[in-house]
Amino acid sequence: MPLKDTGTDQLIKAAAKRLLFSEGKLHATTQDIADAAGMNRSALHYYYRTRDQLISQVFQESMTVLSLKLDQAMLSDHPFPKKVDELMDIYLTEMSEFPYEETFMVTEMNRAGHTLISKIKEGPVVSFLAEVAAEMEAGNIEKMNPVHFLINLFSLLSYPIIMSPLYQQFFQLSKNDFGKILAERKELVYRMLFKI
Amino acid sequence: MPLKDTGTDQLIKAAAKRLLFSEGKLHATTQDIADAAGMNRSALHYYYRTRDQLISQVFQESMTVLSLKLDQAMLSDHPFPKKVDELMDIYLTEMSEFPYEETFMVTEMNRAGHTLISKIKEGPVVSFLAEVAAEMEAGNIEKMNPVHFLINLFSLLSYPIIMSPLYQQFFQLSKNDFGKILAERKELVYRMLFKI
DNA sequence: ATTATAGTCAACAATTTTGTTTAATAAAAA
DNA sequence: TTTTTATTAAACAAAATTGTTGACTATAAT
Repeated sequence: MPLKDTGTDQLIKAAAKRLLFSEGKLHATTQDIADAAGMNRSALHYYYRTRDQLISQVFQESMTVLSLKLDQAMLSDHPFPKKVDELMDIYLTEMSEFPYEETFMVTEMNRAGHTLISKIKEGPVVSFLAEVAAEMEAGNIEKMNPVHFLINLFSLLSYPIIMSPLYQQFFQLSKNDFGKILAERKELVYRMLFKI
Repeated sequence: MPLKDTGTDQLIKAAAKRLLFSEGKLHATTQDIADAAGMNRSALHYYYRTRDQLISQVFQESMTVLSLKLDQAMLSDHPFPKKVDELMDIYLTEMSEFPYEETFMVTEMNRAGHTLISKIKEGPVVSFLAEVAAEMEAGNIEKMNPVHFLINLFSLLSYPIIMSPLYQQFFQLSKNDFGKILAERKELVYRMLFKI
């Protein structure tokens, strides 16, 4: 609502996004967010009347930006393997910076109902799935419901990042060592996906 | 602490577990839990002085029970493929009933620090990883750091269940149709893991 | 029968979190 | 210069959440 754009509201959103999506502090209060943004709590309310408004703003924008990037990759005119490679890069970049983005979305849906993401439209996913199906026909990927291909892709990349704190303990690895494992995964996942 | 065991505290823990782990209401209040357990909020405090005590009790017990089951599967003297099959069954059963168990653990760690799970000891994981390595040597699995084998297993099974609300929207599938997709995955994942 | 224990309930107090308001400041616009 | 606008700060009110207490019931043990 402010007439001059001084970027303060962007700062607030960035702080909220960092707390919620990067640090996984899903219980962050308005005070926490204000602190993280280095300002008074009333500044938050100046820009967003309520906490929920701020949250859902962050939610919506992140959603839009990410799905735009993914759409772009899916629609590019590169050959299929290159396209998958791009998709993985985009997704990995996002997940590395904001590991808890998806977790937040799901838990938020469980809290506030599915209204928040109702505006997702399939868009390029359908045409991409058709491409996947074609690759399967051509014998480059094992035949299955093409949806599985995308689910596998996202699962193999995302889950280990999300669960990283848990798995470091489980495997008794240092943060550093587990980081090395994660770094190996892009190559490994790519090979898995195209194995016949 | 009660001398007679009338099962009331079990009831409370079960309600909490259902809310947190099954329904993904990670923000559940003591009131929410009391309601779900069909009793007064003070009954909670009768058994657990504070909310945190209840939560960490639920946390610990779930953790112990699950890792016990997994350990058992990993230590069984079945041949390797059968062993993996059991592991998948156990894991799938748990995740189907409590999809948000792992999510909760991670977010709880981000909130309260890693103290909660510090008592995990590697136990049978190490010997199982050695078995995986042996299978790789024998040429039954593609060679890689054996840790990846387990990460892949858990990722491919767990992630789609956790993200189910999100992916139903993303793929524009009904709850029912997405359920069918999920049901196909055990077979599919098994094949992926052993593909050379 | 008396006593200890399990369990429930309602009321209360303390704390946290949220949202509002009002006043003050500073800078840009008219 | 006057006026608007962005921004901050402090204080306040309202709500939500948590934790405590004491009274009350029922049951099993002594």
